[in-house]
Amino acid sequence: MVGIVEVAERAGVSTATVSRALNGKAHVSARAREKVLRAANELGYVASSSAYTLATGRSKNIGVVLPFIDRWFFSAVLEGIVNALVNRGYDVTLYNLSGGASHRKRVFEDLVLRKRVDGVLTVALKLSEHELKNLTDLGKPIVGIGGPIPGARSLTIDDEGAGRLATQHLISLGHTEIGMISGTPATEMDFHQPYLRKTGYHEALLDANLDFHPQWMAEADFTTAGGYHAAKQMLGDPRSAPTAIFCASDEMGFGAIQAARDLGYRVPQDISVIGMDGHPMGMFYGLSTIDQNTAEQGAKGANMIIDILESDDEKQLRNQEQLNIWPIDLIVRSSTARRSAN
Amino acid sequence: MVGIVEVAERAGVSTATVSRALNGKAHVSARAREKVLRAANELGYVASSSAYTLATGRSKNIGVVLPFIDRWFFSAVLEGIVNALVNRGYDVTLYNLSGGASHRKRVFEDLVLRKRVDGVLTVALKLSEHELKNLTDLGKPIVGIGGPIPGARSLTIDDEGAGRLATQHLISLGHTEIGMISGTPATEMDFHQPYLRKTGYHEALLDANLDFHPQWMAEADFTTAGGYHAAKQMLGDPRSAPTAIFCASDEMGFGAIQAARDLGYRVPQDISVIGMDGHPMGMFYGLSTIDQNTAEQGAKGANMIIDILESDDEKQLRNQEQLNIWPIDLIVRSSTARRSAN
DNA sequence: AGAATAACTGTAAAGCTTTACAGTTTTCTA
DNA sequence: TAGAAAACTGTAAAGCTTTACAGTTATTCT
Repeated sequence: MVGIVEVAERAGVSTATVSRALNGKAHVSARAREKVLRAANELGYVASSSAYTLATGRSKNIGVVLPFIDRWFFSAVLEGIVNALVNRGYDVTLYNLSGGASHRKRVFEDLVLRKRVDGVLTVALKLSEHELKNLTDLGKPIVGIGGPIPGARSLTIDDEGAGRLATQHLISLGHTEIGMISGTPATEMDFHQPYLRKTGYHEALLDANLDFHPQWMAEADFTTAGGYHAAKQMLGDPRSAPTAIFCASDEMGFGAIQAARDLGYRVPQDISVIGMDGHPMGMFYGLSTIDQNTAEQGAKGANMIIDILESDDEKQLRNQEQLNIWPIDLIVRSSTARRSAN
Repeated sequence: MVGIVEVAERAGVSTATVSRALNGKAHVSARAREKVLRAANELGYVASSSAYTLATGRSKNIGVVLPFIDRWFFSAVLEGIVNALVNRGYDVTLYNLSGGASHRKRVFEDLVLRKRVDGVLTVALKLSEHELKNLTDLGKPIVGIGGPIPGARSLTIDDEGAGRLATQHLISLGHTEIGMISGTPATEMDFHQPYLRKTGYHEALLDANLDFHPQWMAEADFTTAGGYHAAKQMLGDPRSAPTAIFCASDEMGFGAIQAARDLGYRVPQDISVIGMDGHPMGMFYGLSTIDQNTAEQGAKGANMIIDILESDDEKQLRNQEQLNIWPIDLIVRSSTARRSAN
C-alpha cells in the first residue's frame, strides 16, 4: 500500500510537507504544494483514516442512532443526514436499535463508545438515564433530532402544537366527535412524539369545549397495519364512532382510511382522517397531514452538529442544552371535509 | 481518557496481557484475565478503534453503498444489513449516491478509499468501469446485493425469472393484453433490475404466443407517483388499454391501482395489477406481488461478506466471481383476478 | 526432586499520520 | 548589500493498540 512516505519521496519533500499540502494548511510554497498534489494523484494516495484519527483525535465520522431504518420517517431523516454530512466531508456510521434489548445495550456500551465518532445524532429517541450518561460521558457533541435529549441540543418540531393543529383543523370543519390513534406504550419508550401529540389533541378538544370519549382513543404501533386495526376497533360500533380521526403518523392514516372503507364508511363524507409526517404516498391517498419536512430536518440536524464541531469554542458549545423548533405545515387534501349534516 | 496502560496498571499486568485478555486470545491465565476484565469494567475502558485498526489492519467496519435510502426497498435491505453486521461485531458506514454526480464521484474516489472499511456491500448498483476499478483496487472483499458486480460475489434474485413469474401469473388468469411499467433509462443507470424484469416479461409473452404492443410498455421512476402517471397514460385510451399490468415495484403498483380507479376501472375486475418486492403496505392494498424477502436478503449479503473476511483463506476467496440466487415467492392477493368475460 | 516441557507474561517495535519545534531559505527594508 | 523578518521545510515525537519474540513461571514426567 502506498503511504505518505512514498508520496514524499516521489515529490522530493518531507512527509510533513506532504501532510500540510494535502490538508490545505498554510506554510507550504506553491511549488511544493503542486509537486505533492501531482505525486499524490499519480500514486492514488489517500491518507489512512485510522492513522489520521489517531494523530488528530478527529474521525470525521458521525454516529447516527435510530430505532428503525425501514420505516419511512426514519429513512427520510437518514437520507437528509447522510447527504448533508457527505457534503461537509463527514462519513456516517449507523446504529440501529431494532434488534432487541441486548443489541441496544451493546450499541450504547460498546459500539458508540469505541471512540469511533466525533459526535452523535439521535433520531426520535428516548434514552434511559443510563444510556444518556453513556452518551454524554463520551464528551462529544450530541444532537437529538425529533425528540429532545436532556442536556444537549435538539432539533424537533413542536409535537404538541402539531397535535393541536391537526385537531383544530378537524374542529374547524365542524367535527365534534374526534378520535385519535396514538402510539402504544411500547413505542413511547422510544419516541416522545406519541405522548406529546396526544397532549395537543386533548388541549384542542378542551379549548373547544368538546367531549372526550375513551373509546375515541386508540393505540397502534405506527404501521399501516396497526392503524388499520385500531381504526376498525374505533369505528366498529357505529353508535360510538367518531366522525373524524387524527392519526399520529401517515402510515397509520393510510390504514385508518382503508379500515373506514372496509367498514362501509366513505372518506371524507362519513369520516375525515388526518395523518402526520408528510409521507410521499399521502398525495396518492389524498391524506391530509402535518408535513414536517423530514429530510430537510435531518440535514439541518447534521449541519448543527458539524457547526458545533467546527466552531472555535467547541468545548463550550458542546452540550449546551438548547431546543430548536422546526417548522411544520398543515397540508389539506381530500381525506378531511366538513362534517356532514346527518 | 482511559487507555490500555491505565487498565494494565490497575490490573497489575502488562498492556500485552490486557490486550490478550480483552480480545479473548489464548495464553492468558484465568486469574489474569479476571483481573483485567474487572479493571477494564471499573474504568469503563474501550479500546480506541483507530489504534486497533492501525495495529491490526482491520476496521471491523463495512461500507454500504446504495443509490437511495428513503425508498422502501433500500431501507429494508439496509435494516437487514445493519442488524446482521452488528450481531457479528461490525459497524456500518453509509455511502449514499442520491446527491448527484460529483457526490457519487467523491464516494468512489475519496471516501470509500479512505481505508476505513474492511469490505464493501453494494445494493442494486450498476457501476461504471472506472468505479468498479476503484472498488476492486481496494483489495477488499466486495459483495453486490440485488445486482451482480463483475468479478465479485453477488447475491441477487433472478430478476428475469421474477418478471417471467409475474407475467405468467397474469397469463394463467386468462389475460392476453398485458402491460408493464418498468424503469426509466435514468434508473437503469443504477440498477439492473428494470431491464431484466422487462426481459422476463417479454419472454413470458413470447412463450405464450401473446402479442406485444408498444403502448403496453411504460417507464417510471419506481415511485408511487411515477407508477400513477405511467398507468394513467397506459390506460387512458380504452381501445388500447391492457387488462393487466405488471409493475416492476410495489410502489409503482400502488400508483397503478390508484390510477386505474381514478379512471373508473375496477381492480381486479377490469384491470389486474401485480407488483414486485414485497412492500409491507401491499397487504393493505391487496396488491399481488413477488416477494423477495428484502431484509433477510440484506442480512444474508452481510453475512456473506463477513464469512469471507473471517475465513482463513480470505485472500483467495476475496473476489472470486460467484452468483448466489436468492429465492422469491409469488404472493397472490386481491389485485389480480381472472380476466372478465367482456 | 530435577529436568523437560508447556503455559504464561512482559518489552518493545510496528502501524501511519499530524504537528511542535527547530532549522533553513527567501524576501524585504534600510 | 547586510541584517532582520517572514516564509517555508524537515526531524522527531506523539497518538494507542496489537503482537513477535524473548524471558519467566508453573506443570508434568521419570
